[in-house]
Amino acid sequence: MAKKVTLSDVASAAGVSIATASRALGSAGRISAETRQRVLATAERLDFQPDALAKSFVTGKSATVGVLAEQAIGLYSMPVLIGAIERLSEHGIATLMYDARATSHELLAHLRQLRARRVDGLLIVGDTPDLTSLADALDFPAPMVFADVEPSGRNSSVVIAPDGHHAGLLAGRHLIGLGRRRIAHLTASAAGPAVQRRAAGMLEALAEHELPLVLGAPLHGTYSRSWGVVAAEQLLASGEPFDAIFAGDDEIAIGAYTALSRAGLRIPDDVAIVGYDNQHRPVHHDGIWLTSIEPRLHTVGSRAAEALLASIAGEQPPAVELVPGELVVGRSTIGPTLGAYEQIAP
Amino acid sequence: MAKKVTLSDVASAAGVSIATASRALGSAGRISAETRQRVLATAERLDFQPDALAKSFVTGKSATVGVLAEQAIGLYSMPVLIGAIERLSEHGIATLMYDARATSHELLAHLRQLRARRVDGLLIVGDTPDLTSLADALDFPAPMVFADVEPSGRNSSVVIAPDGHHAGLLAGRHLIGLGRRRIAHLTASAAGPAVQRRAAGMLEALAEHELPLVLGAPLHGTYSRSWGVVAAEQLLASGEPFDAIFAGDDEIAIGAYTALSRAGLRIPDDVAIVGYDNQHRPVHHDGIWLTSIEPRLHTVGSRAAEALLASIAGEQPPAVELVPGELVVGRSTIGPTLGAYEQIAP
DNA sequence: CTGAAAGCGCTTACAG
DNA sequence: CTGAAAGCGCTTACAG
Repeated sequence: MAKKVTLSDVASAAGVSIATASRALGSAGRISAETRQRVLATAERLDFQPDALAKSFVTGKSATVGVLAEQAIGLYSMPVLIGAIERLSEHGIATLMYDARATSHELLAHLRQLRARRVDGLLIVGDTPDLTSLADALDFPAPMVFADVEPSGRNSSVVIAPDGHHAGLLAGRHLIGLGRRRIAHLTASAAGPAVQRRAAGMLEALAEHELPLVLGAPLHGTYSRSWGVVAAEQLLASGEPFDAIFAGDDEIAIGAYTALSRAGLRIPDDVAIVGYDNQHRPVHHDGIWLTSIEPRLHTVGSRAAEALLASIAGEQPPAVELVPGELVVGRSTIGPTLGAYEQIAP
Repeated sequence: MAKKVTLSDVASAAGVSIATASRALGSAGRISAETRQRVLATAERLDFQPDALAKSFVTGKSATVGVLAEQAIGLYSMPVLIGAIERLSEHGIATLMYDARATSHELLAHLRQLRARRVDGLLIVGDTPDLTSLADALDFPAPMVFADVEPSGRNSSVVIAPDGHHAGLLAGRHLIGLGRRRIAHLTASAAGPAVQRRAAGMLEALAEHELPLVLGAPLHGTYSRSWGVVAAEQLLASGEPFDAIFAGDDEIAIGAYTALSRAGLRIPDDVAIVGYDNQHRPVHHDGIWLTSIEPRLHTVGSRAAEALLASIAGEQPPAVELVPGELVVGRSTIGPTLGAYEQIAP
């Protein structure tokens, strides 16, 4: 392999000092147009590639952003990551990624690595408490942005997250607009800020029409199909009449659908269902099956990248940015009826 | 923020030379156990973090691997990436990622960046011809591994890919084992090596029982639901009897299902269907809907990472490694019947 | 505008 | 086993 061509090669070939060559190639410093031109041409001719490592070393800036993604590096974090990487790439910033599906100990090691590599910023994706608290503890020497985390208040860093309140509002207004008046909310643990925000949004929509939530409060469980089944059964057993369900995610929605179908109810004729996540997007060979809220995680990622870039540039982005989702209307709220004679393919 | 503690701080605090301190912390060079101990303790006490940038600069090794993932950075590449990143992280190697959803020009820029950052190796995920040819053209100065690319022969680099031939064999044997004798193959363009390999595998399975492929050859189209519909209609129109379909991917399978159902055929009673991809895994609330081949892309990723690590270590990994997939059996081949009275949720 | 020089923090022959 | 010194490739005050 050919010997690497270095800045000093370019300088001597162009007949200038290495300092001048550096100035010609860089942006800083006064330099005559003629000299710059000559150096540039020489660099081109020699196919000079500045050594990024040396440059980073001397400037202390690595043009690199670190990313820690929680173990859900799979389904939920991925769109966020992709959105962020795309945006960062556009700005010539590389993304240094570690798997954060890790013990606290490994996590700490990764954070130290990231610090040692002098990343210009840190993007933390996902809601792992370990991640947030560790990062705090380490007082990371570069701007940090948290993505896909519901703001908890205790955190002073910049947070970009889906707007749960808006999602609840969208779901509520959609159902009410369709004439539904008795809406129940089956969701995950009340401990989650995202859960609370969506519930609050729904309550606001109901309040706009002076409607109560069926049962007076959400039913809290887990994000799972089985909880959806159980919750719907509890709802049926309560004897309370209802004509719509807002589910905390699509899994819960599908579980609820199953339980209601078994009980002989028709969807959406008897009960309309709205999910959250839009995980099951392309599921029906003949139209969208489940009405859901698309959280636009890709946008969450790109907005997070922008916030991080701004922080790195010394600006002060807003502490919290909530990305509104989008209602995706499917047959579970507007029909035709699901189940029965319908042939539904995944 | 506290001034950064450097190796020379540690050295003077421990009362040794900076060279000795370096040896104590590193692995190379003779050093007395007692001195090493003292330096180590001092480093610990001062919370010394070696500057990774400086270290990389002087050694020329960055402990970083570059990743270029094609625009399908979404669905198909992602499991591969995750598998690779996990494995690399275990070895303390960070992953430098660029979005390769890019013009040839941008791609080239990314490759130059990666080279300038002196990555220790390069992992290329996806089947973009641009990627492979560009990487060749650049004669990248570090080991390269291609993942999720069907080996084309012309490429001398290391390739890790799903074993398409094995997939065809699995599908064929499964269907034949269920008593099916008249199998058709609806798939994508014959130009794709992956397509060819799966077809060859199916033909081998058929040959084991001296069975012909229905129509004598696969029907070639695109990876899409709509092609699945069209292809199945062509198959029906041909008048050839058939009792099973092997689809080039799950989308084609779903399209075929739709067309056959419309024609009044029952699945799997009249026609069994096997897909490929296992993209629709969790689709049925009551069992797996579609029999498919899981390509185990996560394993493709981790094996690719291992091959890259081996190359970096100077070993010579095998030029091609094919990862066998797994048959996932669902109701589209073993029943009970899909469609009709069944309630199928996404 | 240009050049000589110092320095970024570490590693590694080379002498002692 | 340990230390003084050179050097990795670049940037940036500091003088001219």
